[in-house]
Amino acid sequence: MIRMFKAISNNTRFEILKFLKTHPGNITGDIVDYLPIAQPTVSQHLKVLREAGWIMGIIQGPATSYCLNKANIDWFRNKIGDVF
Amino acid sequence: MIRMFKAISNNTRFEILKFLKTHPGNITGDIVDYLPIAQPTVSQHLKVLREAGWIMGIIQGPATSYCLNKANIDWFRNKIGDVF
DNA sequence: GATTTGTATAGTATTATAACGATATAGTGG
DNA sequence: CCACTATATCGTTATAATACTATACAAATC
Repeated sequence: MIRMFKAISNNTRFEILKFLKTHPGNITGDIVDYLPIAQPTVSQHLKVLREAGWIMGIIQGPATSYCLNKANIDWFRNKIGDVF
Repeated sequence: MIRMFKAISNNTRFEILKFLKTHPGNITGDIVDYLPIAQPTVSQHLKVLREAGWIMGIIQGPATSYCLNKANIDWFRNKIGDVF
């Protein structure tokens, strides 16, 4: 719970999440092109989002395709409802 | 939005928020008694929660009584619905 | 008006985050 | 197998967050 909050409380990661919502299945390189930061930094943010359960990465050849982790996000939404 | 996420993504502040939900109107000292950390640290966390819009502090004599900022929390809940 | 009570702020040390360049890894095509 | 493409990881650095002690402030009480 806290981990998901922490992951999303960074502006860049929030942008990535919104981008993936409208561009499901896009690969790391697409996100790098979209954002004004370096590739390793994007990769690091994707790792944080993955480990927090916001997104899932599917390795397709040399690339990795990302999409929202809907199951976890639903769980999160319910948990929020409990607290607030 | 991001500011509210950041404020709540700290475990201590999350605990304070849950405590105030069940103990509305409690003063700083009550929260200090509830938590295992020093009074200035609690005061600092309360400030962050206040400035992020999670809570409101009402000065009553020498004490400050805190409760949830329901208007802002409702706004936040709606915003979350837009994003996810 | 001096003291006590309840909070808030200042200053500081420690730890965590976020960015980068350099480099490693893994798959694809020639 | 060599080179190329796409990502991930390493090592470093600058900034931000979190805790503390000491201290200031503000209201109530004696």
